[in-house]
Amino acid sequence: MKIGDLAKATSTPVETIRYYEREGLLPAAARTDANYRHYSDAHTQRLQFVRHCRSLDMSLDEIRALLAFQDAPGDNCANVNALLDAHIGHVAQRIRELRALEKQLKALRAQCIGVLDTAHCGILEGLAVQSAGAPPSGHLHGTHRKVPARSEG
Amino acid sequence: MKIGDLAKATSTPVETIRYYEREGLLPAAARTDANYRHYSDAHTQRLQFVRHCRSLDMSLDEIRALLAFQDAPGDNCANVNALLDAHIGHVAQRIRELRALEKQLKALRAQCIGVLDTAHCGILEGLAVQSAGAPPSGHLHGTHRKVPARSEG
DNA sequence: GGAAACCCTGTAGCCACTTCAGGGTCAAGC
DNA sequence: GCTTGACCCTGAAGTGGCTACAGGGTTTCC
Repeated sequence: MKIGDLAKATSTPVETIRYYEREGLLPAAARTDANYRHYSDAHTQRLQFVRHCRSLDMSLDEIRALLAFQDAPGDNCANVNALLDAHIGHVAQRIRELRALEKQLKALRAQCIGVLDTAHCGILEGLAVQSAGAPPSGHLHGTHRKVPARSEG
Repeated sequence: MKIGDLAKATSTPVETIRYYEREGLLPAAARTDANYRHYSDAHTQRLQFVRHCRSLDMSLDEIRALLAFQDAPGDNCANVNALLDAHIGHVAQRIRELRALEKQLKALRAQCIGVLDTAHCGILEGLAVQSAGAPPSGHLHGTHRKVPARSEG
């Protein structure tokens, strides 16, 4: 199986497969005489695992950890549970943040009640004041994100 | 006002202020003889506007657009409404995605029912199969994200 | 045997910053 | 006057998870 075939089989861009190999998520493939990568079904299964994890928005680090658990079949799987629980926690946290955000945005949107020009637009006025309730603790990006260090409090 | 004072006044890291200047979100500051940036209250207000928008998870492009509306006070503010509506749409969409994700993750978590070792862990088994219902349309990152091009269907 | 489709490596770009290296400036204390 | 430390400057590189491109080599089909 060449890389293009694996790409089709797993609905993964070719570049992404090479990227996963560089990142150590897939073992280095065997090579043909022409230096083409050559894959087996084991690779396909591993890649499917990775892609499924990614579709669940896990970070590559989390996936690396799961793969390590998979490669140590005797181990207690409590670690797997813990990792998944933590990930579910991240997602739930993010949903809470986004719901609060949606509420704020809708309140802001309601400030513009059929006014006509930007000089008197309630939305722009609302944005000009300091955000009081907004948590300064890293403004909700991906499910995974380091909280950025803040220089001043 | 030096950059450190502005940083304190707006709870913004100094580096971020310089970054916003480079990105054109803040006008270039006046300079002292020693080449230090010197700020006025107008800068403080502009930066507060930007930070408030960022706390609402708007992209820098969206903020640039809002600033342009602000700088054209005679314009009809329908554009402001439209931008905000679009942003609310992004956030709502992301919440829907994350809720579906949370559901999937909880179902997966339920697969491990007190089993003992990773070789027979229902979670790892669940992750090994292809994700059927997972939307391949760019796996939910930030509120803003280009949908990545996919090579194969 | 020639063209299209595939493969390779390596590098740069995306976003909104953060961090670091390597310096210059300033205010206070001795 | 000289040192110490806090502040300021620029420019470049790093973050995550890819994507895209440049510039080549190989295979496959007609």
